[in-house]
Amino acid sequence: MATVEPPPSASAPLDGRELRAWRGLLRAHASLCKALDAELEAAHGLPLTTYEVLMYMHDAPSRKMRMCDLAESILLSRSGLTRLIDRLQRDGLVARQSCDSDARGAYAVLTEAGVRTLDEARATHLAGVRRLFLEKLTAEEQELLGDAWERVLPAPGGCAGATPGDDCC
Amino acid sequence: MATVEPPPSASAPLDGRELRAWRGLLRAHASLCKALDAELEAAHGLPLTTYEVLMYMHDAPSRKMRMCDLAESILLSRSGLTRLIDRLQRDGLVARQSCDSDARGAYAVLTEAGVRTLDEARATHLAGVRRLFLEKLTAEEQELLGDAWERVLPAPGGCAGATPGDDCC
DNA sequence: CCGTGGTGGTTGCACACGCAAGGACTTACC
DNA sequence: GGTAAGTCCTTGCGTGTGCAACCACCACGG
Repeated sequence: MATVEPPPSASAPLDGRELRAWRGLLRAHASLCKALDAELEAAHGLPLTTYEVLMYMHDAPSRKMRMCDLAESILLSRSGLTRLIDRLQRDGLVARQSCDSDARGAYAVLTEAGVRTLDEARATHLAGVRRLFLEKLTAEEQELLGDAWERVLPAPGGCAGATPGDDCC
Repeated sequence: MATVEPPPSASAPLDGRELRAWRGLLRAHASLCKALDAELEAAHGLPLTTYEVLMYMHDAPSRKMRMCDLAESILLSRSGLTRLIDRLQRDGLVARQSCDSDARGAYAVLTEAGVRTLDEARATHLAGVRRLFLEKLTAEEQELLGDAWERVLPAPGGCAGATPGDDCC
């Protein structure tokens, strides 16, 4: 006999609906990241994390960002970001720039090569995100997902009680 | 000098709705995994990956699974699983068992200590998943999410029922 | 002026992971 | 039966990451 539905017994405290929502999130995220990372790596030799960094820098004024803000944006530890920027600097995609208003601080600034690399990679990445994720969803579903994430996320920056004035750090 | 502004063409940047859906997924996943992993580690000294392995084994017949199936279930490479099972075996939570029907294969089987540890950890983990994720969503949203994941995921397990034109495997 | 506490970034270390290669075994095909 | 190809698991190596310790610096108070 074919068990069409596993009985929600003691061994499965999460019912089918909850399980599909939760485990699906895990699997979808893993699957998407793996595929997008592979695509980006194959086409431009760029890991996904690197792309994220370059993109945030690109969207920032003067194409530069403070190390701590960058780390927070891409959800990486400070040390992790230090190493990542090390690699990108070695590859000539970013440069370090000291901060005149705070001598402790440092900026990571996108170089011309970094801008060019990002422009190329962006097409690949956006196409991948659309093809593998967004196109599978209706506009309403995307909207609903966005709402859901905002409820799930504690505070999009770690700053507790962040005001609508967004950037609080 | 080239125009630095990329015109919104074929590789148009994601609009607000798409961005919220996509970036929200990344951030929500990271946030949830981080929090749940920390909870589990603090309460039972168990990383999230370990919990997943134990749970899949627990739900399997005879509390044991083939290494390759286990690796596939938790989205880990075979080598990664070998190391993970090494650690779990060292800690006494699982044991290795040779497979009589295929001498190449090996089972990972949950020990009594593993079952007990899992039972304790399960409460923590399920509470965390509900508190941080499921409770933020309505039943309809959970249902919709489950549907969405199934569309996003390429082929959860096998390629049976693939429609013509679908890239099968 | 000099401490004291807090912050920003880097470094030492350990760890988890993937890839590629290897060994043991099975299956398919001559 | 015997060889070739494929599968399953493990091992060597390189890499990316976080934590904790560290130094340099800011801000504030004696």
